[in-house]
Amino acid sequence: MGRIKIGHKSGAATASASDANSTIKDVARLAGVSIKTVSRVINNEANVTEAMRKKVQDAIRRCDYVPNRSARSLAGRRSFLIGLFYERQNSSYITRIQAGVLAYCRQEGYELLIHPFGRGNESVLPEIEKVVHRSNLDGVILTPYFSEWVQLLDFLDGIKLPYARVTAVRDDLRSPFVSCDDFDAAFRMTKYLIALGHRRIGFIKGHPRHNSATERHAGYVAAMEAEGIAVSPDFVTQGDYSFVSGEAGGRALLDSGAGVTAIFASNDDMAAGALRMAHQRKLVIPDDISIVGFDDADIARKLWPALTTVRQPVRELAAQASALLISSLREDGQEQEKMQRLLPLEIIIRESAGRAP
Amino acid sequence: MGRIKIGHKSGAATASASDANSTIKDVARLAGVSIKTVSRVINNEANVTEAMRKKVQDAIRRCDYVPNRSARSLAGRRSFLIGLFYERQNSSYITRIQAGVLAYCRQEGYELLIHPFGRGNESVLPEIEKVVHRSNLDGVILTPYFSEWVQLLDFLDGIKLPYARVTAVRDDLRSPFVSCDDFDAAFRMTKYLIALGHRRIGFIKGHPRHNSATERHAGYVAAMEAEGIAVSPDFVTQGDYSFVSGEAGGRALLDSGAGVTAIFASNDDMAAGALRMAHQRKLVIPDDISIVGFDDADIARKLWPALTTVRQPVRELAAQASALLISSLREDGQEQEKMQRLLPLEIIIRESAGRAP
DNA sequence: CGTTGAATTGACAACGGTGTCAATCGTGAG
DNA sequence: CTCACGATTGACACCGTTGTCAATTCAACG
Repeated sequence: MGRIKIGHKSGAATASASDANSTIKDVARLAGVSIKTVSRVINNEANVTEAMRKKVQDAIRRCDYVPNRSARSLAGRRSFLIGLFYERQNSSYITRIQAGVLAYCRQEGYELLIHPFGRGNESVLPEIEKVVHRSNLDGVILTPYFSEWVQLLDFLDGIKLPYARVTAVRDDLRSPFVSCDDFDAAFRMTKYLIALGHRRIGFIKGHPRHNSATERHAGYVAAMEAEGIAVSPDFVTQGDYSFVSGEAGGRALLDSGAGVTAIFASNDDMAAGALRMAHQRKLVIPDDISIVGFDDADIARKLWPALTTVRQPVRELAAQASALLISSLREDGQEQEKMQRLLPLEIIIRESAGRAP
Repeated sequence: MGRIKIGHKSGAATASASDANSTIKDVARLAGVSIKTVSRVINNEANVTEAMRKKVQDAIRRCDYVPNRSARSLAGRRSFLIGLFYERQNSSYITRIQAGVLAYCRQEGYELLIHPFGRGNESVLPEIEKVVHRSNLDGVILTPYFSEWVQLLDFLDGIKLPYARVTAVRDDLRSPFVSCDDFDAAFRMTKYLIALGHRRIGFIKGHPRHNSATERHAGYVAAMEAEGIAVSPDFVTQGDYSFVSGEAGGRALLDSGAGVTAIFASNDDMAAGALRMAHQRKLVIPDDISIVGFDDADIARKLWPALTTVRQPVRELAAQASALLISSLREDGQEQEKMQRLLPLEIIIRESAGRAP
């Protein structure tokens, strides 16, 4: 098992060593050099003449040679494995993150090990320690909430395991991260609602542990204040990014008597929950009430009415985080380039927000 | 990188070899045996006295020893890597599949490499070949459509790469698979609609390449016929399991003049699309029209009204497929137990289906 | 043309396990 | 009590690569 032969058409009729699962020795023999030289070429090391490099690369191609990861990892200090740690949750988000990471990693010769962890539960730290101990990862990619969990970051720093983060924070420079300006997007979204004539705008906060929750809320508050609208305590409820918390938040807002004409949920799942509550109360959206979300998850387009929301470039975020991680793996302590990136957020106008009644 | 030390509290105050990243040699020394014996214990081989086994296991525990996967894989013939091949699509389904596979694999000492492939595109076969060639997998798990793609199965059989499938087919015994009786569930769901008084029941078919599409459709037809209801061609439209195809199917059914009072979509995404179309036409669901789906995807609960659907035990399906795969990896050609499993499907009654108007 | 030092290349020992096969142990038969 | 034989254990080569360090080559210089 695991030993694979793949059919292969060799153009030339000459006897060729190219069959399957060739090793570095085959390549060396074919190129007439030592295996160490082949190794140098594979690893793109300096001090190899251009002629030699070409000759070896040619042999590699002719053999259809792929270095054995186990052997490399055993002999070298690298495992070529990177881990993706995330909370078991929103599948749309995670699928996109995975896609972004995979696209970049595979192309760079790294394999990805996904590691979903139970939600919330502070007991996941020892679990993570165990995983890290067992898996021999070269580095990891962290998504919220893990990317903002100081204890975890400390742990990773402690064992000197490189990591890159996807996060909503902008001020922590301890390690590479990719981010979006959630504050600004929430600010703009709120302005948009205000421009539609809404004054009494409800807000459902995200999970308090997530930086994004804080940022988005702050953006909402800032926009309200910028327009001189007082944010009544009745306007904001605490959610946790889950659908059911969106239902609860929506119910609270709808029944509070605050008379909100719009609800800004901190993510699409909660917006879906609020939407459901509005429907249950026979409200017409957006005529009676506007509801907007954040993330542009898959569900946003599938709801009725389709959600006006903020598009997060999730896949790109993950790809960039992978890029940062892998480049920091390569530089290995050299002077590293900027290790933060900021990606733009875009407001997507669909059907769920309209003029205030 | 990748070299990790984990803090560890040793109970006894005696000098102990237990620190971090111990190797088989450390264990052997501590237990006072040869490394080969330790290897035997790790691999659960026969011909080791119980006393010896206990002694070694104790040493392993005291060292906090974890075998190095690269070394094992280099020396042995196994890589301890299994691949999961799937079409890039429905994230809810995939996330659950991953969870099921991970839960089983990790516990059995295997790591999972996920491999999403572009949808449809027949050119993925060479892509898959490349992946298999590079990744040195011990086995793979296939989900639809891959699990039903004869060319791919032939390829895997050809290179003798073990695989297990999650599929809706029941008659192909070429290799291990886990399945559900989609026909029966569709039959029951249709009966349920009929029992609610519906006669003119529309049906949106799934992607023709998927066996599940055929099975579900056949179940629908059988139930209609069993009740003596003619299936007018106007009742059924072709979809492809995507949301937009559900919209199109819903539109066709709603506007055809066939006067359907219920729509049975072959999956939840398409049901969501049909639901959206119904909303757009200001129909009240389920008063004016009933809409049901299949799968019990995440979205089913989040829609308004929540979808009556068929629950697929996706996670369990994947876990069982992993179990079959790993056990076939172990037996390595021995007399293997039954290599097929059938899991039950359950109708989940929510809000989107009601009595015929 | 010999010398020097840097650039290039190669020989060989790891890396941490498993496979093979020989050595040792224990037990019942003779 | 000795011997044969199966069960148990160990010694050692080897898996395919990288790291180390020595050998060789090359170019420029005196």
